[in-house]
Amino acid sequence: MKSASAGPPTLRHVAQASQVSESTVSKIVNRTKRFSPEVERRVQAAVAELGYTPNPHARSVITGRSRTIGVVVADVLNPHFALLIKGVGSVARARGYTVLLTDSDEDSDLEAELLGTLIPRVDGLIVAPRLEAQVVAQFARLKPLALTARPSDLARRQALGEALTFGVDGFQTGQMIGHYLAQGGHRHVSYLHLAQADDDRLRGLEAALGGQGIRCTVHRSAEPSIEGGLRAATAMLLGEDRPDAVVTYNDLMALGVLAEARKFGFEVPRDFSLVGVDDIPYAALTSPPLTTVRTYSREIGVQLAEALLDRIEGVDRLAPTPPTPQLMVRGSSAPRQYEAAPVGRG
Amino acid sequence: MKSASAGPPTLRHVAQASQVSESTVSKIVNRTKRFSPEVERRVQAAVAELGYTPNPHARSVITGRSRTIGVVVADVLNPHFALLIKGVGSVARARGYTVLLTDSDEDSDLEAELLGTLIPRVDGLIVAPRLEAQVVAQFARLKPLALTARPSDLARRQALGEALTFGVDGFQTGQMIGHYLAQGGHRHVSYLHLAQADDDRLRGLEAALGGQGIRCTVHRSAEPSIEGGLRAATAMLLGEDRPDAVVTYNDLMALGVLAEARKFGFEVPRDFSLVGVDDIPYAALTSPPLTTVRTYSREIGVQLAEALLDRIEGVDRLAPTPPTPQLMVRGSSAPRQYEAAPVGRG
DNA sequence: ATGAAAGCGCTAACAC
DNA sequence: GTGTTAGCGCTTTCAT
Repeated sequence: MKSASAGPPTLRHVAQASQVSESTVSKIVNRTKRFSPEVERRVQAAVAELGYTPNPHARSVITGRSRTIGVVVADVLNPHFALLIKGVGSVARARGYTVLLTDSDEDSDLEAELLGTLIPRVDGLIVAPRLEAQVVAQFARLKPLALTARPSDLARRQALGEALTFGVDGFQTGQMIGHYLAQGGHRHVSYLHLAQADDDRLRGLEAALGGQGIRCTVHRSAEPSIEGGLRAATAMLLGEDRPDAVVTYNDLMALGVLAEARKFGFEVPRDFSLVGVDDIPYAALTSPPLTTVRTYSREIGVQLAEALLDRIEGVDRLAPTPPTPQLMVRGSSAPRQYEAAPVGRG
Repeated sequence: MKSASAGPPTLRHVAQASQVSESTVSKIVNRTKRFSPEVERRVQAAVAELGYTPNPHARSVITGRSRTIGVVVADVLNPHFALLIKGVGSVARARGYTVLLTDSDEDSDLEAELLGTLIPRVDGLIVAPRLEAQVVAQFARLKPLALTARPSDLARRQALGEALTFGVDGFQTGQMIGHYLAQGGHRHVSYLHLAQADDDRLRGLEAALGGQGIRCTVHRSAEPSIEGGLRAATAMLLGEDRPDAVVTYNDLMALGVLAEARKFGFEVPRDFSLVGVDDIPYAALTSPPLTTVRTYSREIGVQLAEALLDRIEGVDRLAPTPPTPQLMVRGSSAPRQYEAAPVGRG
């Protein structure tokens, strides 16, 4: 029975109860040194009796480490990020870390604010950045950072400095979709591009389409969400020159486009093929089910966390190879049957 | 320019740079006392110059508070929880708190473990518990807890002790669905029940159906997810005595049932009506769109956070009234046309 | 208006 | 093996 006292029990209480010094208790609790069975028993008993839990803040003040990592995603509601979070969480837990998770609501100012409050509390951060590379690089000098996405062009400019960047190759993703659509005989592709966050996919797509003389129209949206897709659909589908394929930055946007297209009376894939990115769980459940590129969201989270924790702990392991994106062909896309469809091959 | 030094700048560095004592800096940084304009200016300048940020851990050791709240949800991938998190996050940010978020993966043992690691780090917790009430009550004695769902029976037993419990009324939710189906002439309802977490909805449903002599079969699942729905669908739909309505614990399960039903060749709502709970964003996008009960997930998060922070800060505000659940009738449900459908008017 | 001193709960040298 | 000592970075009386 713990006698009346303010707050929770401290090391001192345990030390008094078990008749040893505070440092002995500390060493036993932390398994940092061994003692005689008798003493260990007494201390363990006192710990159990009092319900002692170490104060992690006090610990952090001394060690300078918090065994906590921060995660900043743009939108927890996006299953891509939710899965990434789950991946991070499982690794963190297995390695004895706690996760401080925040949602920037797709707002870069808020993202910066969140990074600022998180940094003094964590040992490292996993970020799905919407912020400009230079700003992110600034933060990367304060604490180890692991970033999703592989911004090849930015990395080339070394703008990201120390940060680990890691994710499925965006260029390759775009390219896969481009090749697939080209081989399906499509002639006019519209891409729904996420403003300021997504150049690689677009470049990959254009690279694959360009060689085949296929037209690629780019539409922009700032919202990589269902609503973003809904809102962009009008402009993409109701113009005079309707595309025979629509590709979106992610699956959520594709779902929005699909819903809105149905409202306008379009039928997919009869009127146009629709391709998303991520393969979120809902993608397989729509009708028609969505053709998409699987980006292995959970796995990316796992690899980011492993890499970050290795870095934090000074482990010098080889960086893992990111998964290869995989095209999941489903019912929302179909080959075009024009008079003489030129079938491209690579 | 900060000269070479280990770690980030501390109060001491600021004090030295501005030629005042540490306590003066502390008071200025915390706005806890005013000083001469001259001193304030010098200190602010030094803070900016050195890029000083207070060490939140050191602060917490002294004050015993961390301006951090913990959130434990069963599954971030469930949009219901993702929205709740967003609600919590917006309030927390507005009131100057950071959120420590964790995902228990629908596992009560893990939930207990997470609560244990979170409690010493936070000022209070928001939990969507799968854990038994007694265990939760145990944790509630250590730190303020705010719980989703309103477990009327448990509250009656006072098992939850100090915890604030808060959410859309489950009994009422079940009742609304029951009345709606009864009025639609349904005669045999199957309910997909979430084992151990959901008695109120079932009781409300049964209460509404019982009076009308409508049969209610209960199926159990431990997974309130798309997969849970997929897996349960077989048992619910392929028995000899097929229901004319299926109600699920939540929308994710309903999506699973819908997908699996389609695979078996059933057509909804022709073969049976389907009703979910939550009104997640995807519910309106399926075909047919899902009839469901809106539970105002985000709003619940907001109210939970407000209530918890009020409690933490000793503010004695009146507890807000939880939103009333609202039935969203969509295409997945339709009246039955039997010879002489008895139309209940409960 | 400013500062000196004590100490929050804990760890880490270094003694013995 | 065990204890002593000295802090970590900060807040908080209490003097001046």
